[in-house]
Amino acid sequence: MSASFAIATPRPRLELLSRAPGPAYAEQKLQFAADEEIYAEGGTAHHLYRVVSGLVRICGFGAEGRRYIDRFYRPGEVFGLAAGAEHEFSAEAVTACVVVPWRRRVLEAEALRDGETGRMLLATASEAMARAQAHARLLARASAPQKMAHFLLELTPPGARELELAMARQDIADYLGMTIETVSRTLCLLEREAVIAMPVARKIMLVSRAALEALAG
Amino acid sequence: MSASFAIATPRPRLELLSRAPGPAYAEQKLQFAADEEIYAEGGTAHHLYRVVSGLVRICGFGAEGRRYIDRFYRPGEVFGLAAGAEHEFSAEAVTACVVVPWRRRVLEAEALRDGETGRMLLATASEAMARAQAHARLLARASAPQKMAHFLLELTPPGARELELAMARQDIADYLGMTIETVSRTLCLLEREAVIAMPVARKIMLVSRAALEALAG
DNA sequence: CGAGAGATTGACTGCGGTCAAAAAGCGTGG
DNA sequence: CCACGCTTTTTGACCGCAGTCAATCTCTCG
Repeated sequence: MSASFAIATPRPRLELLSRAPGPAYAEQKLQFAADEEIYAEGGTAHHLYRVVSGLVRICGFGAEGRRYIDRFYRPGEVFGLAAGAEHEFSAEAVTACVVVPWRRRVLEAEALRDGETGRMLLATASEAMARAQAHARLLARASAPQKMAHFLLELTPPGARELELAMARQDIADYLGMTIETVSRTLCLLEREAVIAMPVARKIMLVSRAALEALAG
Repeated sequence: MSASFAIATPRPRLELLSRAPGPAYAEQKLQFAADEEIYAEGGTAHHLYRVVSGLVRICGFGAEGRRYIDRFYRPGEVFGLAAGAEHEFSAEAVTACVVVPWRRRVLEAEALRDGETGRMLLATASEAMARAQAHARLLARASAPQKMAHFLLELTPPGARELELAMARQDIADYLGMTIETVSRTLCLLEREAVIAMPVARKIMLVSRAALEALAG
């Protein structure tokens, strides 16, 4: 949508990366503007990525234009792992962000020799599996308020009392399998019940974490 | 999609299990009767299992008695992988079944030395991740007929025209995030529209696979 | 300060859930 | 083999949550 950003932001140059041999692969950083695509659904899964800064969404697009967001990745997390040769989902920058790519083939070759690399890959895959399972369970069984409570708790570090939402209502809706209207209504409901407060749309204060946790079950 | 990970299946090294301390698990087969528990939600994840025969369901139980089924495992598939120390879900026999257990610690220790074992574990985890993601996407966005179409196609090998359902309506409902009533209604709807035929409740004939695929999207 | 995207609110609809009852299997024992 | 009883599945009537369509409001940014 924002074509204006494309001028200001240097295009990510993956081809540089593929020529980078040896350990140098890990030092390359790629920048993306908000809403820019990192990789596409159906594209060959050449790389894994670690988020350095910003927020990334993993998403797929349905026939009738409906979008589904599988997960958000925050700084420090690793995304891009695929079961087959191709990505089942796209990756996009939610906000401007910086990521470090690794070549999949290099990692996998390394894993065959070095147990620690394999261990890291397995841990990444297992965590992604567990997350996806928990997400599916939520989508299958939870009501709108329950989904929202889960979502807010997922984003709030333990102890924190407030929360900046980096993503739009539409992102939240597509992540929770609802519509923007229901997202909005549910947030307002939680505010009316004094579970949260919203000084502005993108800022959430957890008035009662206990109530949220009770809701989430 | 299920058969694509041949890496996980061919001759997983049983001999390393005979070197395991304690009871020799190598050739050990475990039998379970229908509805028997294989392992429990919250229990320590000591083993992985390969299904030899029968059908296994991975499921969790909600506060209000609602059950959620994450996935079914059929002969040849490997289940029981956990991200943390404990299982997030229970495993139960849907029908009478036979499984072969491996010790997790032995496998993981082996993976540190032997790249092939690590590769197998990674393939298993990646496939489970992709499946869970696809499941979540379905639950988030699909209507009841779409879910049912997906489910039937998932269970039907390419080319097959008929299908024995090993699981009850309740299992299908808990897998697709619906109720038994809606499962029943949806199947009857598909039958009325001549997409499938049901001579008896547990036997499905795919009258028009094309129509099913169109529905599934 | 104005324009446009993003968010909220309202009215209405419809899909799937709930409650209830009937029908169809299915195994067991007389 | 049939009768019986229990479980599973189907069917029906009704309801409510979340989706849809549409209008309004509120930020943000230029």
